[in-house]
Amino acid sequence: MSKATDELFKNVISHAKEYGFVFPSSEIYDGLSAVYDYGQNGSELKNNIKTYWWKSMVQMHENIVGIDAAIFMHPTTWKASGHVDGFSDPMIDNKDSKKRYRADQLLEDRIAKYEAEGKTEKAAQLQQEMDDALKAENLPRLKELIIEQEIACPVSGTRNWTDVRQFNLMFSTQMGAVADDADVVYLRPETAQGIFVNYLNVQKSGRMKIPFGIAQIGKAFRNEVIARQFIIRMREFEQMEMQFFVRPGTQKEWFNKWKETRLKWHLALGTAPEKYRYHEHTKLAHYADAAYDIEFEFPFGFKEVEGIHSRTDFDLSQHQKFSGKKMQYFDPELGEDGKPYGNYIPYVIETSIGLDRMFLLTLINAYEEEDLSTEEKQDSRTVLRLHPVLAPVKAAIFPLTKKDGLPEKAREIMDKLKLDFNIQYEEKDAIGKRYRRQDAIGTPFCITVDHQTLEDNTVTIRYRDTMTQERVPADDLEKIIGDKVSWKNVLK
RNA sequence: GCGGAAAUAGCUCAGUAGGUAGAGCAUCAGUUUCCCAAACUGAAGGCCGCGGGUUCGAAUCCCGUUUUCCGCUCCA
Repeated sequence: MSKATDELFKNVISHAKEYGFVFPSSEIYDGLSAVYDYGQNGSELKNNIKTYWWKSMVQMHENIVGIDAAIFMHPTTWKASGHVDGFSDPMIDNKDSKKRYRADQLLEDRIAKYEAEGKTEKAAQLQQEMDDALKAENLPRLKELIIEQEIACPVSGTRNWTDVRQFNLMFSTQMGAVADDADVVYLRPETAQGIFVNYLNVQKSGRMKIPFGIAQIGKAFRNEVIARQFIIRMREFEQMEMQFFVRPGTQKEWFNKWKETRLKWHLALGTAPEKYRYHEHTKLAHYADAAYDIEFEFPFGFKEVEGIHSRTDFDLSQHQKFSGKKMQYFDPELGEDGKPYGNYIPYVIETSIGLDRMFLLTLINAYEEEDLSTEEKQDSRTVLRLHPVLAPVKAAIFPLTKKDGLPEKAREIMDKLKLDFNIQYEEKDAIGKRYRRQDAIGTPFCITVDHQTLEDNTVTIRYRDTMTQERVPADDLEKIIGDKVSWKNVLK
C-alpha cells in the first residue's frame, strides 16, 4: 500500500465516522474488536444498496423469490453443511518460531512418516490415539501426543509448544433458559443454509419450476482468527445471497450467465470497469465445481466483494441425507430423447455478495478530496460522488437567510418533497458551508429559497458534482429529483 | 495469537530537568452576510485509554491491561 492510498483509506475511515456512516461498536466501552455499527447516514446508504440488490434480483426476475430465514437453525444443519467438522480446528503455536499449526496435521505428518518408513503398526496406533482424542475433543491429550512423539517445529526446530486450543469458526449460544449441552445452537456462519433448508417449502408453496432462484439478505457470524481492515472482515456481517436451482448438466451455462449478470449489476452504478476484475478459484471448496470472485480494487489491493460459485448438488444431497426428506425435483419437461427429465436433485449456482464490503467499496469509490484553489484563495472540498439512487439524503433545502419568511417558504417546499424523498433542512451557517456539508454526505441536490422565491415561486437547484446551479420553478422539483433518483436508472 | 508503534476536548494536535491541562477547527447563543468552507463577540466542552506502583506531588517515570494501526500468522 503506497503512502498516498494508505492516507486515503485512513481519511475515508475517519470521514465515515465523522459524518455518521460507520462507528466502532460500543465505543464508549473501548470498542469491541472487529464489530462496527452503522450510523444515521450509513444505515440509509446500506439500505439503499440492499434495495438495489433486492429489486434487481427479485423484482427483475420472475423466477426468483426472496425469503428471510432465521439466524438460529437446527444444529444438524451445520453437520450437514460440513461446518461443524470442517471448521473447528485444534490449533497449536510454537513459542519460538511464533508459527501456528493445526495439531492434527502435525500428527498426520508423523503418521505419514511412520508409514513411509514401513512402521505401519506405529502409524496405525498413533492414528487410533489421535482419532480418539479428536472424537472426545480432548485437547490436552492432543498436546500429550505431540510431546510424546517429540514433534518439533519445522521452522524453529524446537518443541516449545503452547497448549492446544480449539479454533471455532461458528459462534455458539444456548437455546433454552437452562444451560445444557443439548441446547447449543449456532449463529449461522452463512445465510445460504437458510435457503437450502427452505428449498422444498418455497418450491412447493410458490409452485416454482426449475430453473428458479431464492434470494436472501441477512446477517452471518464468523469467529475470524484475525479480523482487521475496517469493515472488510467483521465478526458480524451481512450477506446478500441468491441460490439458483438448475437442471444437472446445465450448471456451466448458468454459472457463466450469473457471473456476467452480477458484474453488470456492479457496473450499472457507474463505477469504472478497470476497478473490477474476476478472480478464478483454482483450489475449490469441497462443495464446488467452479468458483469465481468479483474483486474490487481497494486502496490496499484487489479484494473479493462477491463470489459466484457452482455448488453442485452437494448441499441439497447432504440435507436429504441428514434429514431423510426427499430433495428431489420432478422435471416434467421433455428432453431430446422425448422423455421427461424426471427426478433429480437440482444443481445450485450461488451468487453471494458481502453487503459490508459493497458498502465500503461504494464509500471509497465515491470519496474525493477536491482542490478548488484559485490564485486568490486556497480552497478544497470533500465530496461523496455517490450515485443518486444510493445517496442517503436525496436533497437538502436551505433558506438563503433565516428571516423575511424564507424559512417558512423553505419548509413549505420541503413538506411536499419529503413525501417522496429523504430531505434535510438546514438554516444554520453561511450558504457555502451548508453546500459543503451536504457534499460530504453525498447529497446530490441542494435547493435554496431566496427572496425571488417569494415573488415567483422559483428556487435555485445546485448540483453536487458540478457545483453549478439553475433557477427552476419549485413545482418542478419533484420531477427533477425523481428522475435522477429513480431506480430505473440502474435497473434498466 | 506473536512482535513493533500509538492512545491528551467531537476532530487535528501542542504540552520532559515530574509542580493541579492548551491551540485551531467543530459545537452552542448572539452579530454580520442575497449563493460556495475557515468574519466578529461570548459560552460550553478534558476520570490526559483503564488499573496499579514510585513520589510531598504523575498527562510526564515504572509495571500490567484494553483498544487501534503496521508487520507476521490464519482464512470458505
